[in-house]
Order: sequence, then C-alpha cells, then structure tokens
Amino acid sequence: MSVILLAWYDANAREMPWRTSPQARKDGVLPDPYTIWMSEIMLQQTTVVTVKDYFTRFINRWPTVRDLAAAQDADVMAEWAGLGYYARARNLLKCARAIVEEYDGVFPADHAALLTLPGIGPYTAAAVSSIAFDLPHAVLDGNVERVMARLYDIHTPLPAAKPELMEHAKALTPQQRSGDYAQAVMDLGATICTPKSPACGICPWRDPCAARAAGTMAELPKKTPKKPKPIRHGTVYLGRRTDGAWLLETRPEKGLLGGMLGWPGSDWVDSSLPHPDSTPPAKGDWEELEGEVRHTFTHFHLILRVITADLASETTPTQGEFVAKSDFSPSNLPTVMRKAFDLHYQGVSPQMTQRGPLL
DNA sequence: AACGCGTGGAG
DNA sequence: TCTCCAAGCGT
Repeated sequence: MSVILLAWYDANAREMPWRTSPQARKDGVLPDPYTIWMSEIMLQQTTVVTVKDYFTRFINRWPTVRDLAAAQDADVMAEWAGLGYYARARNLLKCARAIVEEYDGVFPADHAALLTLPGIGPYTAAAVSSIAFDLPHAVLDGNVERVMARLYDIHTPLPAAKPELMEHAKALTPQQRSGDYAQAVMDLGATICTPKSPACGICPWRDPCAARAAGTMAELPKKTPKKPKPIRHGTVYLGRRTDGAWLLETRPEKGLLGGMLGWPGSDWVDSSLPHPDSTPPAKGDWEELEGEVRHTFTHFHLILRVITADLASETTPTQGEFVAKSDFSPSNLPTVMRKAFDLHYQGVSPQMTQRGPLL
C-alpha cells in the first residue's frame, strides 16, 4: 500500500518553499527542522496558498530558531497579522525560546519531547519527527482523516472516529521514507481525495478503496453537525492625532485576537442585547462613519460601528496608546481591525491597506 | 469532551 | 449571501 503511494508521490509531489523533494531526500538530504516546524505551525487550519508568503517572510526575517527566540513579541505578532489563530504566534515564540533554553537551540527529534513544547500537539509532533527526521510516526490531520475514512469506508462521524482512523493511519505508515509518506498522504488528500468530488479515477489507491467500491466516497467522512453562529455587535474608535499618530491598544494575551494590536472600543455583545455602552478612548469630536464592518470569526458573526475623530496633539487617552505614523501599518492589524481602517479609507485606493510598505 | 480560537477561497 | 473547510492546539 505505502509503496504504491510513494511511487505516486515521486511523480506528483507538489513543490513548496519548505519542502525537500523526494529525489533529494533519497539522496539523504533532510530539511532544517526549524523550517518544517515553522511551516507546520502556519499550516494548522490554514491553506498552503495562504501560508507561502508568510513562511517566506518569517524565514527571511528570522533565519534560525535563535533569531526568532531573540525577536520582540510585538514584531512577531505584527508579522503574523492576517494569518489568524494568533495563539499560534504567541506559542511560536514560547516554543522557540524553549528550544534555545532547554535544547541549546537544537530541535528534538523525539515525538514525546516535541509534544511537550508550546503549540505542538499530536499532529505537529508527528509531522516534525517524520518530515524533518524520517521517524515513523503517523500524521493524522484533516486530509488523512478523510483518506482513511474513505479507504476503509468508516461511517462513524468525526471527531468520534479519530482513534479508529489513527489506528489505520499507523498501520499504513512505513518504516522507510516515513517523511515522504506523511507528505504523500496529505498531498493525496489535498489534490485527489478532496472533500468534494474526489478524483477517484486517477487515485493511486483507487483499487483498495472501500468507499470507492461502495460508492460512499462523496459522503465521507461523516461529521457531527455544527452549531449556528450568533451575531454580535460593538463599536471601535479610530482616533488620529494631528501629527498622524493613531490611537491603538495591544489586546490582552488571552482570548480573541490575544496579543494583537486593535482599536479601542466597546465589548462585543449578542445582537439580542441593546447596543453596548462605550465611552470614547479620548476627548474629541467623534463622528460615526457611514457603513459598518462585517466580519465572521470561528464561532460568531460580528458587526462593528466605526467612530472616528481628529485628536488634539496634547490629548491624553484613557485607553490605548498613540502609534506614530511612521510605525503604523494596517497590515500589522488583525483582519477585522484592518477592515475598520479600510472603512475609514473607503473611496481611497484599496491597495493602500494591503500588506506592503508603510503608509 | 466540547468549546474557543481567524481568515480567505470555493462552490 | 451563505456554508464549508484548510497540514489543530489548549483548556
């Protein structure tokens, strides 16, 4: 089984900035564990296309784990802005510092050791130990869950089916070329055994696939239904001082958008409640903008009112701190906050708020 | 064990 | 517009 998939991978492996080709790996070349770890953290619940540019920027800016460990928290959070799941960035730094402090800057190969590190769970530990060190650990991500559920025609809904799917994933993982095998199953899931309309006709595992035989591939894996997302609403204040500085706050470490820069504002409350009370973060002539910001998080929809003011140079804010015009870039904001900024610039060149040079 | 935690693209 | 979902982890 694994031999068939590895042969398919030899001919069809996708190229990625962090990937070592199957040919190079056969020649004994393994990737730098730091780059594999970096890519795997970024790839958690995030598409390859989205990750590529972030990965390149991070590796260029912090080429080694020691460089990253020495970075300023705010610089890492700013570079992560827009990628989402910001706890990953906080744990990225914690993990880099633990590698330097506890492992002398050298990534451990051991699965159990990796598991103890911040931000590294069962999947990522298996991915790093197999891809970076060629150790025979089975990866079980969304792709592999889908491939296993179909290969063995398993109708138990996720997440209850995970242990059973993991047993199959382990049984299939070969002792040789474990890293290529891990990447191969995931490539198969991403390009052929896709969630909708899988390309069974060109699948290297078409013959042994039980779901293909039963005709159930399109309905697998089964999933337990999700709860509907409630709507919340709130207010943000965009205060600009006469010298161009913006009034921003660093959000608390824990919770939504933890550790990220954002606009001061009200709490975000359920739409069944009256509009939340809020006081502007500084004295000024505040005026509500037309339109609103709409944004959907993992578990709720958000509608924001945006209120702006020009603030006097001597203003002392009650919330947040002024960020100098030269230090501010909307690309350093999480997307929902950048949308509020975009609303302010409505009608101006949309390019203005994309990642790039400072305004 | 179930929930909190982002975002953008596809259909 | 709306739902799904993408190389999951922490609590």
